[in-house]
Amino acid sequence: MKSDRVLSTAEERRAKVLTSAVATFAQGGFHAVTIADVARHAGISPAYVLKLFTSKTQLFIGALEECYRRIMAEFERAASKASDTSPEGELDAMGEAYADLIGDRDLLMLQVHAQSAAMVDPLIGEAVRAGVAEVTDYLVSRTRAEGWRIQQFIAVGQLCHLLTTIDAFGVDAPWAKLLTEGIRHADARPSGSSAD
Amino acid sequence: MKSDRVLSTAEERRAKVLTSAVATFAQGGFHAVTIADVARHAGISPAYVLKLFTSKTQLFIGALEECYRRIMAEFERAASKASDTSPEGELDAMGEAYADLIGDRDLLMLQVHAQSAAMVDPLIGEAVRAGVAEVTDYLVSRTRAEGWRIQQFIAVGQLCHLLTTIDAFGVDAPWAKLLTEGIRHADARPSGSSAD
DNA sequence: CAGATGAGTGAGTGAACAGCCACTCAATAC
DNA sequence: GTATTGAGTGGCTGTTCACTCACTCATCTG
Repeated sequence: MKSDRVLSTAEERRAKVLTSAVATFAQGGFHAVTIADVARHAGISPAYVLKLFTSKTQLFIGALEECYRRIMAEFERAASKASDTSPEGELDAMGEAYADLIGDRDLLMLQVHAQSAAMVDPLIGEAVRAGVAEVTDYLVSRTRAEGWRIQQFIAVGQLCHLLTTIDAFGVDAPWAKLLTEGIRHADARPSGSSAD
Repeated sequence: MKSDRVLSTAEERRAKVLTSAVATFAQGGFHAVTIADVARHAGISPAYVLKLFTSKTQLFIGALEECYRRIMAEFERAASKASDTSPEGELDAMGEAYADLIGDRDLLMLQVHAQSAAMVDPLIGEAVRAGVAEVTDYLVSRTRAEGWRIQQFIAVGQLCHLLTTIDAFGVDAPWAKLLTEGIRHADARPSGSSAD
């Protein structure tokens, strides 16, 4: 249908590579993943990935921005669908949405890796800061919840990252029960992630 | 004074290398730091570092364990010095102690890097899980605080990690003010860290 | 069709790194 | 003094990776 072209436009390729970069960097983080890994996932040559994104760092930052874009979109969707439109109600809806969103773990893992990389590369640090700022500003303006409530929302999100990282939800021990108590999370979906 | 030996014992060397590993891995994380970096910091050859710790992963795990050891020691010290011996009082004291402890950032940064590496290497994952379990169990048995209170304590700690990572304490913007509100932190000390 | 533009690549380069091994020499034991 | 143990290293190896460049071929324009 779409067309019988054999070559994609550069914009289509960029989008596809970004999707691949999110999935691939999520698995291994900035340093452990090679440009060749991302290229393989996207089905093109490493050389062309580098032509589209000038450097590995820029590629990673692109993936990170895509990650925040998806989170914001999901928040927006959840908030506009929330039955209870009080600040509490909308925050709850967003919490649920986030729990679902990170079910496939890619967005969560990418954020954790990014936090680590942010301390090594200032450009990545800047990108993480911008993402956190954007999300926080959005939560404030959309929910009108009090500051401490939003702070707590983010803090619980970070706790959720840690607990998922160490697979605490799957551990049957007092410490794990205590830390996961009341923290919603979606089980990792089988695996076959996003479009291919 | 100590001795006019020219060679150290292996145990002394292990301890010294561990200290170097904490400081060095904290700066760059698992993948960006080389065995040669740690060896240089410790003043010995890379080959000998590897003889003491069989692999880079084991060295990193050793550093991580040292990190949790220091945190626990500081918690213990703070709790036993707390004037208010209620659960709240002891938790507060430990919060203060933690804020001081991560003033030089090494322990915080190492934990963030470890969280990232934990998702790539199962052995490191196991070490992080053990550390979190140990700290949580200690907090429970020492403070006798309620579960949700300890959960919150850890969550705020994780938030603190994020905020330090992106240097939110040094940003003058509404989102940064909101997220850092009430979060104690010590400014990074000049630099000259631990014993040398 | 001719020429121009832009998608996409193969083959390479130079640097870096983990792990290994044969070796040296200090410290101790006898 | 001689033998043994154990601290500590230099140098190598095979591999991997980010990035470059000259090139091919598809697509579009006129």
